[in-house]
Amino acid sequence: MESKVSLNFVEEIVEKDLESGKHASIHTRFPPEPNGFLHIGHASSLCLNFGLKTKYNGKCNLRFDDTNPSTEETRYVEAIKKDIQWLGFEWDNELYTSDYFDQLYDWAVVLINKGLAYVDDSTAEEIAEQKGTPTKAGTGNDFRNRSIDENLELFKKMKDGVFDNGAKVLRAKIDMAAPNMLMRDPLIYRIKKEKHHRTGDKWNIYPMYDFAHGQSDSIEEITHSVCTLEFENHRPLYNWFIEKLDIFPSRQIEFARRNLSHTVMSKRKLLQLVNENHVSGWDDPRMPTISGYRRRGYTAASIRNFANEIGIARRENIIDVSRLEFSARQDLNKVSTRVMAVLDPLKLVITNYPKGEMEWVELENNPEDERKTAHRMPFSGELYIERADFMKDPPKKFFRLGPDRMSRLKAGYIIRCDGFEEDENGNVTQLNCTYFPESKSGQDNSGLKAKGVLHWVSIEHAETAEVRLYDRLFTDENPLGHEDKDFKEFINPDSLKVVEKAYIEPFLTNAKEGQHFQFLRMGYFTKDSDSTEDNLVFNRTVTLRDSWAKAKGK
RNA sequence: AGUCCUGUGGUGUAAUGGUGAGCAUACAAUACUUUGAAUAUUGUGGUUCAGGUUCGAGUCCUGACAGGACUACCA
Repeated sequence: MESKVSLNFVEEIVEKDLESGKHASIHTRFPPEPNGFLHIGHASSLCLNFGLKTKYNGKCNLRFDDTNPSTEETRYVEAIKKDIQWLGFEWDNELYTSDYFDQLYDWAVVLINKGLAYVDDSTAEEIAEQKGTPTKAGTGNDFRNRSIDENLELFKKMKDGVFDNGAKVLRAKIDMAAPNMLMRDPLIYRIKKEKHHRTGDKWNIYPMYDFAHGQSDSIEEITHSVCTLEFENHRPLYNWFIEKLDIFPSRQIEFARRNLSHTVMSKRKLLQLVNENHVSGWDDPRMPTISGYRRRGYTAASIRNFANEIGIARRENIIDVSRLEFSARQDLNKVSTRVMAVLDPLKLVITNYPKGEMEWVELENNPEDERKTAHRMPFSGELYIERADFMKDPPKKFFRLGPDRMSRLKAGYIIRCDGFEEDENGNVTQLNCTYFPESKSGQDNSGLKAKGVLHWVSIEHAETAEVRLYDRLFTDENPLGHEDKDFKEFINPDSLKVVEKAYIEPFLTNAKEGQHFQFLRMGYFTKDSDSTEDNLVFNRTVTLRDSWAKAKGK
């Protein structure tokens, strides 16, 4: 027997429905509107819907909710499909709400025939006015009492393009005094003479979300229709249509959308960042989009793990972005090839190393990997090390180089710093060191000990690359949480730092896009798509944990 | 103000009236370490409040308080 693991509240509902025999099997769906790219919040929905499919041996459709031709584009459809596949999910059917436009039209006619829908000639303003407020009941108008025949005729004319945009709408006839404002005769069809990305010019009218989503669920016999909390108030309407139309009773279940700290998640806001060039595009490595994270170097597994770890519930939340970074490190640690690169170089000369000589040393590819493979890197008497790895006057707790201090060059030798040179401004320009030949990595019988271990590259053999270092896009944990301030005021001016000329070991010139590297002691990196033949570009996915930096900051 | 929803360590999430409120992360410390990484061990820290029901309440009831959704021809 498997041990009882706790279920999330959706799984509980599913298990109950399966046990009671309400459903023999389950069917979920992932229903994005193709008006933008998928973001990390969608990953939770994806993991939930496809996770249910897998766990309970059911099915999950991909359905594009394309009922608003003004905002939807085929390029978004393609981007969304690519992201879902990259994350590792397989849908059973690729469907479109627009496939159901004929059926939806017929159902609207059914409602009219039942006296449950009417054509309203009022303007948008009049309708809003008559709708009342949350605390004040709405009032009806005379159009509410149109005859069935007249409604039928007018609705057909709406479809046939007789009327202009905004001239008329079709509304469900429910209750203008309902406490739930969505039940105050909601609009179900509007005239929109626009070209649709799939149906072209066929339609002059398009169904509203409420008259399309639930019905699409029914058509596909979706058993559990999971959506976010903002649709909670729509559920009575969702159920009203099912009842009046007497169609397959899909059940809507809401959960709280996952919010990440230091970013924004709504597609509208993300589109704004793209359009106003605050970022380079939907796949800018600073964006919380799936494509942004992919380009930045996150693995699909790390995103899935993150989504599964944070779980789902019905309460509001802001998940600290460090949680996502943890997931990234956890997976990257297992799959990244270790290499050396110096981002802020300081020249180091080994005075007792044979002039003009070099040798190859071995650097293990990944200490976590049982196979224990390695690659070779060139070592010589003139190296670059990281500027931060030397201090003229180091504190006791500093493990790295300083006058008369020893450190190990990773995969190489232990060295001692004998002295340094500086310019007239006191900037250190060169370190002069001696090395201990018998201390070579793997065959060390020097008896020497060095606490610090430094990464390095051989100056003569190093190649160069551009390195992009990313920080959070917003300085505020919750950029949307300030009533008096626009979220863009919190954009982090230092979210991208470019190192034009970093020195990399030659092995890295063979890097391929999609490969993951750990630049030893510097973090995880991946090759960016901006790379060209003679200009390699690397993105830093995430830094390593750095307890020294933390201790130093105190 | 009306209807609906939600309050569990800093954060996220479990506990389905019954053990000392669990897990993860974050934070702190120690060990180990040829990455100040990883790993291992340990520690700090929580049920919004007030009543009520019950042998027993994080869980059920009532009220308060706090937060959120709803007044788009968007989804």
